[in-house]
Amino acid sequence: MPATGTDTLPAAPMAPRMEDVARLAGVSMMTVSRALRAPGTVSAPMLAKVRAALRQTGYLPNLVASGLASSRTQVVAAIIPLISQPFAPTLQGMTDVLRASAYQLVLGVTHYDPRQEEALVRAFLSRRVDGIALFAGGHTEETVAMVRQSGVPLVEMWADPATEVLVDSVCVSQRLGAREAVRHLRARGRRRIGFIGGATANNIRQQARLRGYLDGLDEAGLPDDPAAREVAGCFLMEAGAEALARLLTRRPDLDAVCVASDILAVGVVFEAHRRGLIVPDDLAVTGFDDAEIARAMYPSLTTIDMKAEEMGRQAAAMLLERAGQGGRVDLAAMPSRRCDLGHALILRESS
Amino acid sequence: MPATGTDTLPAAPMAPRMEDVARLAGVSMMTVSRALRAPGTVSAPMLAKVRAALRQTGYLPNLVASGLASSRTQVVAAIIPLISQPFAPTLQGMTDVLRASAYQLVLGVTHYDPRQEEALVRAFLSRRVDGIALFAGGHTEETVAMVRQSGVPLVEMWADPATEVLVDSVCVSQRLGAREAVRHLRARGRRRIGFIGGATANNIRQQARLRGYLDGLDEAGLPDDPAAREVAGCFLMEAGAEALARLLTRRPDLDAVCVASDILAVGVVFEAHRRGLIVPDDLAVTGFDDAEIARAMYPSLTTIDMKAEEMGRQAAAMLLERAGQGGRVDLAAMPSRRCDLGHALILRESS
DNA sequence: CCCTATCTTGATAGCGCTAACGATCGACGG
DNA sequence: CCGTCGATCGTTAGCGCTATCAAGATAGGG
Repeated sequence: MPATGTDTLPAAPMAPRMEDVARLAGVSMMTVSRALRAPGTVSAPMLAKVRAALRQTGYLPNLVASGLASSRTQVVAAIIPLISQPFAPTLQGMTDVLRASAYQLVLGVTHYDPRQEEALVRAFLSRRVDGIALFAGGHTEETVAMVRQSGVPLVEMWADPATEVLVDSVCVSQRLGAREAVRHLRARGRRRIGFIGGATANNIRQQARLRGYLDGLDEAGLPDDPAAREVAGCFLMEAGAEALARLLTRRPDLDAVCVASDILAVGVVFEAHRRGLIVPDDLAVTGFDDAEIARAMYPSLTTIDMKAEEMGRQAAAMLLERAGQGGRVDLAAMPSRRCDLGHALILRESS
Repeated sequence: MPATGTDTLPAAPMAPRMEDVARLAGVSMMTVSRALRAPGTVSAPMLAKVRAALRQTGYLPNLVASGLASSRTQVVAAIIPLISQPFAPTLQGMTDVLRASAYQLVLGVTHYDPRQEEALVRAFLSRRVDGIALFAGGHTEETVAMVRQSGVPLVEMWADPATEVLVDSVCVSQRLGAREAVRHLRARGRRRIGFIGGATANNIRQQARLRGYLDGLDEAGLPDDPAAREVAGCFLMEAGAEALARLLTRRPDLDAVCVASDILAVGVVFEAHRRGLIVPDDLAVTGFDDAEIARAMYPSLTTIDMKAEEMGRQAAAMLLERAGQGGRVDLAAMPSRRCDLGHALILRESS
């Protein structure tokens, strides 16, 4: 705007409020409020007047005030370990579902640290979010207590069906999936099957996958050789490569590796190439999660599909259902719900 | 709690309010408020009393009410095209900076659709976020108008330094980066250099990278051959693979491809392998963004580092600075700020 | 010793909206 | 023709916090 001098207040062009819309339309504020939130309860002529005034003023409802008055914020929180594969698709699934319901997503990242998770839960409860989706397992006592106390709708994701959860959960068969990977490798004639996974502390997914691997060995009558198992330092491809290097130093005669994450498995395949090993001829590799790269890489990666995006969709849907029923939930009273997405072995070139 | 019957209201265990804390501490609400938000302005004995009462009640401040009263929500919004490489690291950078300042991030995904961006901006303005970070370019007029009108602190990310922006921006040298990739390929003795990029509609990053490629050809005195350029349908590895397939059908004699995205470039390398071409001997490949996989894959990928995570950090920092100065910003009056992160060619095995 | 400057604390008045209930009006059955 | 009911709209009273300013306390200077 052309400077009019600063001798007088610049006549702050305050954003229009609902009252302004109401005055312009010649109706009460409540009618405007209803026209926005429940158009069905307003008569046609009134609605038309309000809509005209809305257009004319360019009114943007103040959802902060709305949230305070109605104690519903139309926001749900997602708390994830990392913004990366395979969690990004879960987030994508959540935003897709939430968008359709005019809900928004606030994001928190824990870096697999239960205390950061606790801090995030506290912050989100302070914001009075209408629901929280977090990853199963690895909660502090305080986290559990706060959630219980507050009664926010809660969904845990990425649990194994056998995992004990707080309330609602969306789970995938992590343990059965790993067992199936081993079965598959056995069926391909592999006998010396190693394992590479991430750290199991605070990570029940990795715990379940390791157990599934052991189940598979057991079932096949193969002994568990701890030296044929290796832990990757973090979920980066390079960590997978390094883990394979260490593993092969100890057990150079492995003919297959069951890897508990596609990201790690990709590193494993690259490292195998680097060493002149042919995948799958010299070394068969199976991954976990069915990340994008599993399908796209060459050789493409046999993996266990964890339905990451669908998990996000389901989690969001469950939260919306609870939130729609009008907010607070008594965790003791409500029957907890569990949505099991199963798993699927996806056969590709790496095995 | 043990069911006491439903004949009477279950005596809702209302979350404690600031008033409850104040009463317990024997002070006024304002003192509690100050103890929380500006401890320095409260005397030591008072502070101690309040802190004790806070612990005892397990009080969680209601940030919705706080936001309404103070018209600062302590939330900033990030609007991104997709939750994937190379944007995930940008998001990560933002959350890391925001966490330190007790701000939260709300997330919006546009799928490269300007109308979805508009809807998200509207929603976030309705929530009275303290700042919005979005991707440069591809805004509707209405989006620009709303942002201007509202005066929210705004940062555009992933711009090219030559791009016209709305207010503040964090940019990287997309065009120069692509030119440097071509220079590098020339220096390696390549003469038939193709190009693969994503759609340029609503995507100024891809536009700038294409221009940089053309700059590079021009500089080297090489003619631009439109048939040596190909557009990938989306940002998936497979789309990169398919694009290379189409490109080689028309120009089988290419000895290098400049690819405007690591995700696509990875697909290109895999497709080359699939066709028995050796990278880089038969075909040199350069990518863009320096995604994790560029470093980890075999052969590792020469690429242009776009400082994705640093970009998120800078964007968040700029927003916090504006927000800290007390909110609303007059876009006409404020001097716009630009943070140029440059770019860096990262030499690896693929070229 | 009084008056002003500085620091703390408290009382008051909203922030912009919605829940809850009351008022109004036309329709309809007895 | 009156009472009742449902549909629609308005009035009132907050939601839980903070901005603002006034009041009291303390300190310092003339």
